[in-house]
Amino acid sequence: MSTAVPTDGPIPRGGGREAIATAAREVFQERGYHGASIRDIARRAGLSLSALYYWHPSKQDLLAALIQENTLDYFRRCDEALAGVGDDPATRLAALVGATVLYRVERQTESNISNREWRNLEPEHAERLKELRVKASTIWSDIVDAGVAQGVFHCDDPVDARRAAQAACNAIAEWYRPEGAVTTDELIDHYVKIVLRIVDHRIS
Amino acid sequence: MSTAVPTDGPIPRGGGREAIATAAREVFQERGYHGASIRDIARRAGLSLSALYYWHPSKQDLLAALIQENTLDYFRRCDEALAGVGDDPATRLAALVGATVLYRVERQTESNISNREWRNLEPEHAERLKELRVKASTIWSDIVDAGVAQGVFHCDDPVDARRAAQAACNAIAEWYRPEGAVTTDELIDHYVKIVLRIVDHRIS
Amino acid sequence: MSTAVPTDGPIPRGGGREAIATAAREVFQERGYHGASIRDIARRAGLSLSALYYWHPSKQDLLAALIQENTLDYFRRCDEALAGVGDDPATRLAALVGATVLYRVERQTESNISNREWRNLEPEHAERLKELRVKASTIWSDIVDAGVAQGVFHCDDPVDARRAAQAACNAIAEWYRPEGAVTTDELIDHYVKIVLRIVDHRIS
Amino acid sequence: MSTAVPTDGPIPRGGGREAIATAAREVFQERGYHGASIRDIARRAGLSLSALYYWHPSKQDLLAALIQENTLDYFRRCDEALAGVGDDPATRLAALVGATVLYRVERQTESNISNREWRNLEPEHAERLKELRVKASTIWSDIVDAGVAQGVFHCDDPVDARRAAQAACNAIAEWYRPEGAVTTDELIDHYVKIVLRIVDHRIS
DNA sequence: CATGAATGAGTATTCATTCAT
DNA sequence: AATGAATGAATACTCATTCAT
Repeated sequence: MSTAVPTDGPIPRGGGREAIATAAREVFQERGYHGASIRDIARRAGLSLSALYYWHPSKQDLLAALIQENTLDYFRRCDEALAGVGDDPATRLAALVGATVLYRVERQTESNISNREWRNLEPEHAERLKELRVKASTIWSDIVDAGVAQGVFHCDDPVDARRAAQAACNAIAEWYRPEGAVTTDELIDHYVKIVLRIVDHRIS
Repeated sequence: MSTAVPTDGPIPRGGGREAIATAAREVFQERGYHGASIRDIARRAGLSLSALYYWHPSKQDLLAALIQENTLDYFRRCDEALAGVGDDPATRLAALVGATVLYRVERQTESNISNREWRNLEPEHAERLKELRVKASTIWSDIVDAGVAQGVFHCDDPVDARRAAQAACNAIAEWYRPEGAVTTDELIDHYVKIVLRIVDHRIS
Repeated sequence: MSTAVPTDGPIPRGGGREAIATAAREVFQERGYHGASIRDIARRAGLSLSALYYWHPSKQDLLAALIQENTLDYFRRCDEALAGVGDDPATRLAALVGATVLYRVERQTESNISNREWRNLEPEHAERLKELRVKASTIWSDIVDAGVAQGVFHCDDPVDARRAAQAACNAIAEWYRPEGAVTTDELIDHYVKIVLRIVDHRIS
Repeated sequence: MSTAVPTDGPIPRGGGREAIATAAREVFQERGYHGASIRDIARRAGLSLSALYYWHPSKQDLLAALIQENTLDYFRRCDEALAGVGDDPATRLAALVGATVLYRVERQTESNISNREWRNLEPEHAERLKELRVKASTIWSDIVDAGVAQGVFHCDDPVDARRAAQAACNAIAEWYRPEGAVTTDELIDHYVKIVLRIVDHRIS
């Protein structure tokens, strides 16, 4: 049933581990963690159920691996975007919004899983990945706080402003459809403006 | 196992129907639609499984009923808030934000179910309740569009602004904890300001 | 698939609970606890898998229930046998051997389960049923110790004697075949003599 | 994951074959044949699953090999014990009991596997090893029968006596704990006396 | 000798749902 | 208005085993 060459077998998307990850991402997004069946995932990956268990000890573990991977990938993109933009909080915030919107659009599935399925992590995994959640907030609040401290962001409620900004950007992954009219650049432009207004960015 | 009088069961929360609704809301919020078992719901309502089926023909129907009920309740609150505030878009938007924030805080469970579980409605129910989703957007966009038309909201992207505003307000139900420091009034105040900045409200 | 009358449905051996117990006893004896599949048990009981779970929360629980039931039944028989035989240790020991041999022969399946499957009880059940194990020894050692104290049993190792006697009687359930030549009465007679020799019963 | 040299694995117990045998014995004793997983055995042997299959074609085969090995080892000990003790049935029986008790104590795991897992041999292996079972009885019955024939064993039921004696000795492997108070010599002494009483050994 | 990757049949258990009463 | 007993299909997961290398 399987051909001899491992790199080119009946598995559609590459080696077992990656095929599973891809399939799992799709199924988790479509039906949610509890609605997704491990059989569906295996079937979509073109693998047997047991092959899936060869790579991941449990459905829960698979979810955790996915969330971790996604989040680290998002951080990488943020770090890159923030790397060469200097110290100005507004510029930095704009870069962060740009990276985030881009991630929500280009990695829509991954975004939705990360945004929605955190709550389905069982305590041990939740504990282990807690720092990632914290960092996902800190990336934003560090910049917002700096802007407030430097007197360029005038919002009197930096915490809620940060929450609002993140929520607005995260929501993109829920409604965005690639066939829509707006280009990604326009979208980024819109959201940069919106977020800068949320933090009440004024130069004077 | 339980006596005949429904108010006399393990967790007496009123007659069967209401006890089920309350229990279902709790369980759906805690574990999500697919993670919730109809047995858990019946148990928490202090009723037998069969009693639950007397009131609701299926789990899916129960979810639909809950979502419908929640949404209509939210609309009622919005209508009341908007009833006597006149025509000024900024005032109306402030009233809408106030009603929404209040609902997210006072009806946190209901908010989360409505926000999260729409996607788990099967086509027939989704179709039937579609107009509610539309109206939930229209309430906001009507006001935003009016403000833009009247030249008091200066955002050049009213659709994204509306989405951002709604997303920010909806997210409150996810993070809000009653034992926190902020009062509800402060919260409303913050979010009214944030949303008015999102739509770029300026009088001049 | 099922007829309307519950007392006379497709279930072969009476109500669900009893049908399951009977089937479980058979399957556990034939293949052992781990070798027995809950599907086999349900099939043999003429019930669906789910019906089995209606009556017993788990396979482990089913085993525990069986062992408990068997052991209590055995105790009942011992108590009856010892009720009217007076105080003489030899007479009492003979009565106990008689009851035990009879139980091993008439309740062969139950005997084998009790003898073999104790070790497969998980800690919580093992703990709960521990006192039964203790009593199963005490029934014997009380009599043996009395005989030794009264100077009618001359063995200098009452503990090992008791163990040997019990082991000999328990083993009957392993090899006994009803179609064999010996009658039950002869068997009892043999084992009474053997056990009395094990404890070294001498009147002088 | 393990290096090429088998003596260098996680639990080095000699070459592959012996490591497997040792691990299998432990796991079979702890959980029984059906409760034992071939993966547990491989893991405990510090070998890969495939390595295990290199040495034994199947789990069933592994069990059969173990039982055969154990039984032949027991026979070897019996033969040695009986080699130089002359023709007196009582002396010979005492030697046999001595060898058996010693084996049950020194080879407790092996004893328990042999005693408990015979029933899990599939027909082909059971058939092949049948003669071993027969010999295990014959060793005893030859001596008992000789004693009866020579008028030194007075039991009128030599078959049941033999069964009782064997059962008593076999049971030692179930309850014996090395940290207990009795020495092996005392234990042998006790059981020799018990068995001689079982066969009703009297010189006069 | 030994491995990593894979499989298909099987495991115990839970699911939403039904139905006679 | 409610129940106890049952079902069939699905659940996540494990099993002994295989095979190309």
